[in-house]
Amino acid sequence: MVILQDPHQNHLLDALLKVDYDRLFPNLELIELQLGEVVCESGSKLKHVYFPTTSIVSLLYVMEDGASAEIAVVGNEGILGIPVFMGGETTPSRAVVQSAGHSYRLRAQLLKNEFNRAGPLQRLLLRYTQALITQMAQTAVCNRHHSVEQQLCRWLLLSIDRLPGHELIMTQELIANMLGVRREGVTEAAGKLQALGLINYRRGHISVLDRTGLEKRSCECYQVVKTEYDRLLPAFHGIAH
Amino acid sequence: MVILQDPHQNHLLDALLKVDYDRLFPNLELIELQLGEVVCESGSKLKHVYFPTTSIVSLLYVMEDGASAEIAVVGNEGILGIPVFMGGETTPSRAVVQSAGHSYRLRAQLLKNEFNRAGPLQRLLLRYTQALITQMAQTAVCNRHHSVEQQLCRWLLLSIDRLPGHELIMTQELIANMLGVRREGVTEAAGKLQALGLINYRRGHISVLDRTGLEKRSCECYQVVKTEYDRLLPAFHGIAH
DNA sequence: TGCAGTCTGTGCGCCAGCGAGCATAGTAGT
DNA sequence: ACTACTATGCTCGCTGGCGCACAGACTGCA
Repeated sequence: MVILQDPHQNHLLDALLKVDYDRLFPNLELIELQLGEVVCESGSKLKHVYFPTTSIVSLLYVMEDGASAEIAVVGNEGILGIPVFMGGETTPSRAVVQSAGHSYRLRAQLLKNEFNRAGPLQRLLLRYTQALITQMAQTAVCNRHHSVEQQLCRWLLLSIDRLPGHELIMTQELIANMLGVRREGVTEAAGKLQALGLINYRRGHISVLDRTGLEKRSCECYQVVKTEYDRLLPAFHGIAH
Repeated sequence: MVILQDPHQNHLLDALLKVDYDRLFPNLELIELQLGEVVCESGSKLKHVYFPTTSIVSLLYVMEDGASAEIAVVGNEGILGIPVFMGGETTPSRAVVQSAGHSYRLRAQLLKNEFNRAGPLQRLLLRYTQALITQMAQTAVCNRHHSVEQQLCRWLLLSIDRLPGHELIMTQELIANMLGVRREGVTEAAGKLQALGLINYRRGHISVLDRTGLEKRSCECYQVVKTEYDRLLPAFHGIAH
């Protein structure tokens, strides 16, 4: 099956004014991201910023002892490469492809130039950054107070919100790495959700059957993040201002 | 004892170009912040942004059931009111005074105007924001993987880094609220640190005796955050560029 | 000086999640 | 169809942190 790719599948690109979009368009390069690919290593400079369309990229921090924890997730609603325009160039976290798919990319310097026009594009990127901040903050809260099962619900919801379908290609082992918990913990929680008929999974595939049920079973963190993304990044469709 | 107050005690104000500083100066208002004061409620719009000098403000998220968790901490190195210039105006978190003291403040609209000049001040604020993002990310990691004792070390270090002395006016109960753990957990961890001679405390007062010892006993999170603040916000002293 | 209020210390029992080890069941490749 | 591999399921015992309850100690105020 061939899925047509169009930069407008990325919500940020889609929200640009036509004049800004047209200027960027010739420089957008479509690429494919493989599951597990490290798009950006901790502390290293990005040559490009990425606008995912059908892929998801996780920002995670890997500790000295090898343990890891997800900080935030970026999909077709956002951009990977915040430090490029925030001025720091690098971050201590690593960007890993969590779900294979396509993404557009743009030379970092070009984005910097666009950002420095201090126009609608800058305002859009800053609002997106604030939404991302909320996601990180809520991750911190969730890590502190909520059960593995609740966190799994939140994580599944955030993921399918950023994908076209309702299915994830993802092993429990990888999910455990993202959440920073034991694989067995994920197995147990996923088993419970499956028994409840909320999800269905088989070896590396998870499909969400009952979104609403998952939301009910999740902690408030998902809703807080979702509400904030919707508030900060309504569907502009080329009318960013 | 009268401590002279000067906007330059706030590192961001201190880092401004003279011309920018002089324009802001007449609009800076010195205020006192009381321990426990809520500077900004979750979801409400800030009328001012704050540049703490001798106070510390915590950003924390309070859950529906009343439990809370600290997201980040702002002191004389930063500014409270990021959403003002990021464009979202509000956030889901609450800002609470963690350590009483002074702060300058500035009408939100004035800061917005300055930010929109797209000059050195804008770049400075964005770099600060990135540092804050790192702090939040590391809080998430720390919440996931580290013990109460390690987190207490990190928290103490972040706090005294933002204060002139080495003493904190702070009950264990409040610390527990910030960290989102039980008060008894803090009592136990603090007792251990005192036994090791790293800190000394009595009813509402904690003094750090051995900074280096605390750093050794802390998890890597403190160092990651500190390094990132130093990298992104070197001591500019009026030479922001 | 004494009392009220608040902070700190301690001792329970309890449970989620950890670590390690191993058994089974899918899946991909030849 | 067979094999090698990897993903998932299940079982131990262990421990860090939780919730609760209460005792002692300090401080501020009358």
